[in-house]
Amino acid sequence: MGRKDDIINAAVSLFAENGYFATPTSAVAKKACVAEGLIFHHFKNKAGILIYIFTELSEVYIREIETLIKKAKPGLDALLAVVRFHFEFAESKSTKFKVLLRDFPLELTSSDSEAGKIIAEHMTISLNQIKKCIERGRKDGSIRDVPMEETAYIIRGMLNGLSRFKINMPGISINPNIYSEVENFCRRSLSRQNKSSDS
Amino acid sequence: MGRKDDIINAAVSLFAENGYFATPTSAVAKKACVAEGLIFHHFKNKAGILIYIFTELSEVYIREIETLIKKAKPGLDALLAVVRFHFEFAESKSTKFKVLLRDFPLELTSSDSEAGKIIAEHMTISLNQIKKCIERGRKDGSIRDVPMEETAYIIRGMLNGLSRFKINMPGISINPNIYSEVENFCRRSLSRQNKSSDS
Amino acid sequence: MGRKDDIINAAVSLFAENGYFATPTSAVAKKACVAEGLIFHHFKNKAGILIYIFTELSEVYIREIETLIKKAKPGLDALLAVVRFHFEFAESKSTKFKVLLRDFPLELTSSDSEAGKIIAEHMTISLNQIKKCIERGRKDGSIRDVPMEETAYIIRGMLNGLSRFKINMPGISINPNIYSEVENFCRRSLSRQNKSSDS
Amino acid sequence: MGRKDDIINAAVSLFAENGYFATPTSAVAKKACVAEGLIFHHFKNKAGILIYIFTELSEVYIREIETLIKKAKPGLDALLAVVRFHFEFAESKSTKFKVLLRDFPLELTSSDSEAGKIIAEHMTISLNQIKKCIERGRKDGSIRDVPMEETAYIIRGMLNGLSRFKINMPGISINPNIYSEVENFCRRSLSRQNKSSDS
DNA sequence: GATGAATGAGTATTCATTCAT
DNA sequence: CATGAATGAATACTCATTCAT
Repeated sequence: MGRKDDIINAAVSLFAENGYFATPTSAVAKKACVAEGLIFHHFKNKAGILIYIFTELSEVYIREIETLIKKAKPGLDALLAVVRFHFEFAESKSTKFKVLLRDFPLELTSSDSEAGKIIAEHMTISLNQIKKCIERGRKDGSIRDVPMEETAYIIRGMLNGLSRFKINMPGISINPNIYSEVENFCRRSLSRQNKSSDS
Repeated sequence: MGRKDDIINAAVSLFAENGYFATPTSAVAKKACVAEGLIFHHFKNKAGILIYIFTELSEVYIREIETLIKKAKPGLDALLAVVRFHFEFAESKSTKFKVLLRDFPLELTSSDSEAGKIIAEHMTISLNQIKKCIERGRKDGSIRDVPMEETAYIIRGMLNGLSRFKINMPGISINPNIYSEVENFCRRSLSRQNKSSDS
Repeated sequence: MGRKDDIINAAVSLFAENGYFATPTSAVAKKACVAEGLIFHHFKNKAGILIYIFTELSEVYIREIETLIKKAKPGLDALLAVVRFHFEFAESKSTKFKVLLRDFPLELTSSDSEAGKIIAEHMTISLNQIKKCIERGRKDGSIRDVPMEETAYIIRGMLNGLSRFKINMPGISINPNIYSEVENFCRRSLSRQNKSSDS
Repeated sequence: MGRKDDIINAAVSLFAENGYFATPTSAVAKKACVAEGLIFHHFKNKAGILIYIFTELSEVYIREIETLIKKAKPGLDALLAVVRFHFEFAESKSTKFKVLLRDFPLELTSSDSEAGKIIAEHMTISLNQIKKCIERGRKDGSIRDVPMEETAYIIRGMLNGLSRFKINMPGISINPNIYSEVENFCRRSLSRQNKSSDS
């Protein structure tokens, strides 16, 4: 509803298709059937569009993971649920996800910019959610004695890296059920009882 | 040495600092103290510079890993050596590495372009190296029974993801010895004898 | 008071600070806490704001000079009173004055436009007031035999030039009592009895 | 000659005709028969064109006045020669002069900008030249006892104000020999021997 | 090899102004 | 009177690339 959403939708599909840098605002306007000026009436910047998409998507991502964590009992289960959710989410919102992982401009990432702060903040929240799982897992005995900070960092990096890998390397085909394999990979590494119980 | 190298060096430092897109060829020329035209005399394209940097660096990366794999006896040791090497390499060649992981333009990645093919090819080689380690490990009993394709993909994605994470999220500080922790993470997941033998 | 005056006040301060061209109507609206559309409800044009400010200010300027001239007896005294008044007025209404002298747009000055006519008209009135002083002075013997037209033109130009000079050259400091010196300068040039009576 | 001069010439005539703000760089390029980009290759800024014109013209102005002052013997004669020269110069280089006096943007004048410094510097030099005349005149007895600083300021302001007046008020006709009248105006005010000796 | 003037298409952004509500 | 979403034309400036020298 509303022209603003038209702009977002147009931007999402164009950015996903051609990349943020390669998409002129004029193309966004044309696709959204609005005057180019309206984009800047609503977003102030071309980057503003990207930030808006990021924020909107990331808030859902974080919120749903929050619910997820609360539901799952043992820490390991929670963590693996997060892993599973990540890839399901990436699949279901694949277009928007593609936009964000594709060529998210570093100008925005540089932490001194307004946008950089937002991104860093969201990333920190996400890291904390993973840490919380690990911590809980170590307490309830489902996760073995691993360093919390580092492990969270590793898992977060792995999730991003894999999603990016898939999006950016369309040439390299891979079994789509790889993502369940990621769960196995993590479970083996983190599970306390080492009964080599997998696949 | 020679002007061509001046151009490469200038490009590496500028691309690392500001990103490929945000660096005009004029800036490269100025920093290299050459006329702008000379860049196109040597490289045909702006993208040509990036490809040159990528190829040069990637060839070393692959070659050194090749030697590494040959030396290490059990498959697991080889694989972990690859992991260790990746981060050491990223550290020692950090500027060039930053260029490649920073905002490697998707136009180049899209597999139909000349550059895209080169990149995909290198990535495939790298994947094969990892697969080879896993395969060997499964034969010599050092690695447990994991699916080769998927696991290689996971490890490759994890390495890229973590390096990217570090480079692009300077706001989020992390223990620098995280990389040895990555080894632990992988060893626990892949090692056959589950003696939970780690730090 | 009322929204219209809010707009005028906002415009005066912004135009004085940043110039007419460099001040978007959106900025005026924001500063005045009104919707941008309201400006055009009241003024038809962006230029309309400037014209309004000019007219309002110029009418006071002319009216007060009129009273002044009537009071002062000899023509020379009247003329010098005008000079003195000009700088006092410029000082007391300095913000508005700055607006008008700052970068009064030539599009408005070009005499075929509506605004140009108004401005030219006011300028003519002002010139006539000065002429009247000179004429009276020559009759009553206080002003020597100078060509009326040209002298009026010179004085009018001098007053504008000096005010503009001060406003636009903040880097060049000048004794603030320079304006009394302008009176001396004119008195010496115009006074019949050449007793070199000054300072 | 060469394309750079073509650009300058085109800019001078267009700026004089329509004003700096109302002249798009595209119009300058078209009139100069060059690609628009070339303007920025040579001048970095639109403002750069104006600065170039200013500097070039102002340097001639100052240099010629310098020679003038050296030639003229008594200080008063030197000063009046400066006044006469100013208007002759304004007439002969009328187009360029018009550009500078027309709507020289205050952004450039604000003394913190690069351009502002140049302008202030030139203005200071010009003021000093006038001061020098006054000082000499007071020593050689041709100029009466007037405050040097203030008088120089007044004359400089008067010259600018009158030239601006003429350029910007085409509606108000004035005897073209007004400028010799300016000389008289100044002579009467400054000359020591008060014989009211003038036309 | 090397220069740098010249190109020209491309693009984000601004801004006065309109108009439905 | 008042709003503010919407317009769309206008424009300064960028930048990869070419080419005569």
